Amino acid sequence: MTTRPNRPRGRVTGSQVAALAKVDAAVVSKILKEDPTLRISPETRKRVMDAIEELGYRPNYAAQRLRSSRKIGAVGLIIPNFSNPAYAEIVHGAEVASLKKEVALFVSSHLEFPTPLDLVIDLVASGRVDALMIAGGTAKETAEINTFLSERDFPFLFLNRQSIGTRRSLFLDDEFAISLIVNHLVELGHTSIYNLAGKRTMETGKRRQKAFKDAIIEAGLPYRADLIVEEDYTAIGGQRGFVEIIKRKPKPTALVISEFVMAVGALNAARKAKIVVPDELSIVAFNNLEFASLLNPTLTTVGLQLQYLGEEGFHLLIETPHDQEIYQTVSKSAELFPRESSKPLRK
Amino acid sequence: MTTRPNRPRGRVTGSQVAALAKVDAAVVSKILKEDPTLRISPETRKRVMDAIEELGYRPNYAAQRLRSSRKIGAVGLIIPNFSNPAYAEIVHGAEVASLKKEVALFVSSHLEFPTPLDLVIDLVASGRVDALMIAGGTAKETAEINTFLSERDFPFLFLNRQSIGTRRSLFLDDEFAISLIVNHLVELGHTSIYNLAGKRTMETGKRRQKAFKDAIIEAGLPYRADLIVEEDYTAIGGQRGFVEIIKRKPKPTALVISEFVMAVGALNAARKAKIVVPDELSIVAFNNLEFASLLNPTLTTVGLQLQYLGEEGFHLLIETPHDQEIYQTVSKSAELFPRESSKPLRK
DNA sequence: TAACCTCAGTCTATCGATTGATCATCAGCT
DNA sequence: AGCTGATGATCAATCGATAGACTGAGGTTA
Repeated sequence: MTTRPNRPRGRVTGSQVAALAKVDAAVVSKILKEDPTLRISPETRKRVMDAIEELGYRPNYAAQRLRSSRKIGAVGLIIPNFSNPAYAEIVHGAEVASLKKEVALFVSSHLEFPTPLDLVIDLVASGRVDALMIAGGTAKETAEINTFLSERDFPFLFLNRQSIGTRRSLFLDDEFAISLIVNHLVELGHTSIYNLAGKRTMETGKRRQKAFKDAIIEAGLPYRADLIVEEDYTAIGGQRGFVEIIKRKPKPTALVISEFVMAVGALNAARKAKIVVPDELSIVAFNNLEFASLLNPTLTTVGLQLQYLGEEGFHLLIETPHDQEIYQTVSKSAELFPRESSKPLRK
Repeated sequence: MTTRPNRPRGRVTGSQVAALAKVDAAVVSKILKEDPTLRISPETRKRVMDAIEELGYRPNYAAQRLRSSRKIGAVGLIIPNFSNPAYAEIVHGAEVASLKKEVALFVSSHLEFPTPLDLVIDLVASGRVDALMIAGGTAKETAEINTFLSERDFPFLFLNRQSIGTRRSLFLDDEFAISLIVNHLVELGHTSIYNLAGKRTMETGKRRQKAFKDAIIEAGLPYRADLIVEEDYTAIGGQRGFVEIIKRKPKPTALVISEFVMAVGALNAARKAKIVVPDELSIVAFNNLEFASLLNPTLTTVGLQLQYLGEEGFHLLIETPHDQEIYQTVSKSAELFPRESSKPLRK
């Protein structure tokens, strides 16, 4: 339980605190800001602190931001939607960081906007946030946002976007993740490995497709373009892609699925098609979310540090000068979580 | 694509617009606010509108809120976490409403706070939001928040909370939802129906338990307290509860599960226990989320209007005077979605 | 004793938008 | 001509916090 303040009528302002402590309002502000230029006696400081406590005073957020807009007081986090559990992880990481840094976090999905850029414009122009993290969106949308924000020197950071001409991005090691998956399947004896991938219009779609190709070649397997079927990062996309991919020859014995929700859709489609996973087909998917171990069969996944992406991204965004480059990989690495959906190829 | 503003250097202020249009800054504000007391010539109005357009002006959010704090400019939505897909639905509904009303929505989880009340205090005292919607939390936590907010006349609305002494709540018809489930199972011939429920410390846990009891009695079946096992609203809770409930005598042939994620956990536990759903046991769960139709087996659910709860709640909160009671059910009703997990009892 | 320094705060302007009050002009009326 | 009223704006104060300049009292030094 928190200290019950002395039931202040309306809002409590700094002046009210100042009046109670018999000092100037500026003193209150400077004490809270730990202003090094402030010279003050211990007794006065205590009077002020007591008054703050008694009235339950917190600086008004709007006034604070209006006055000192040079510092970052609020960070916006843009995601495509709230229903994909992968974004929930990122949001959680960002929340953790925002509390540590005492900087407000404003999470918003662009689901209801014509394009993500419209949301960006809204947030930036209204001054609601002074820095932005952007997750998801197509490569084209992302590039537009990059141009818009770069042009006006607005601090921003893309989460898991590369090669869209931006110098501000924190990304995951998708390449390593894919190689973990492919190696796992190769070790299980699979040679007919297909990839149910995201579309090339998505930056991650493209990147993971390339990583898949590289990993296949690296493993000494023959690569053909038709090893890849690309679809939306949705359950429906996963279902459609699955139906398509099992028609391919030679028959796939293992599937790399580049996104989690897609994998859930694919598992469902497998059941409808009466294909037994993993007996007839092994499946390994991206993102080790809680659901992975609850599905039937449980899903082998590669765990990326999504929460850490949100958390580290937040820190980087606030601490790096806005004209400085940020283009790096999350410091924590991917890891494979073998479960029922993948098993040795039976000869 | 949105109109590309004329690359304004820093922030664009109302005075800059006013200067360009050769009017007073007050005019700009009044035009945008559609102030009825403003008398203005069509030409001037056009000059101002053009200037706004050209500079890409949006009123500064902080300044706006600082000045006119009597109106609601930002609504906070508090949820326990972002990872439960049920909350994603609520958030989405609230987002839709917030855009319609042009009122900012500030979504925050209390996951990183000692108690939900601490988050409430933070948001309220800092003036970051001028109204609050609160979803989730235990009955005790909710009651504390109710007291805190009521004491200081702060506008708020609980989502799906009853009987905690609050006069401000919008809720779902959980009773009807439970009766739909029980009737469905009874029609399928089940008589040994158990309830894997939420804990009584949760207001919904208690309410749905009572609704289950009423529905059982209504159906003419004998009610006993041990028909109910209560657990956390989590996958782990679902797993634990399932293990417990299948030990009960007489053997359950059907299970009502009071929360979605719990049901996912229960399905998983059923598989581990080698109990075939629905052949040996029918399962029906709360909340018709997208995942329900993707699980194996697909899950029969009762769909509550979660998105609508968020949307209608938002409207009610902004439009109802803060001293007026709001205590009503969402206007849209629940609906049953029969899927594989429930089937007729084989005699 | 005058000049100077330190301490402990105070004073004041400012961030940008809003709002109620005020003002200048001109037409119409008597 | 003098007054009224409408029209089309402008003015000035304000919201709350903050940053930097400034001040008054008391002590120290040359």
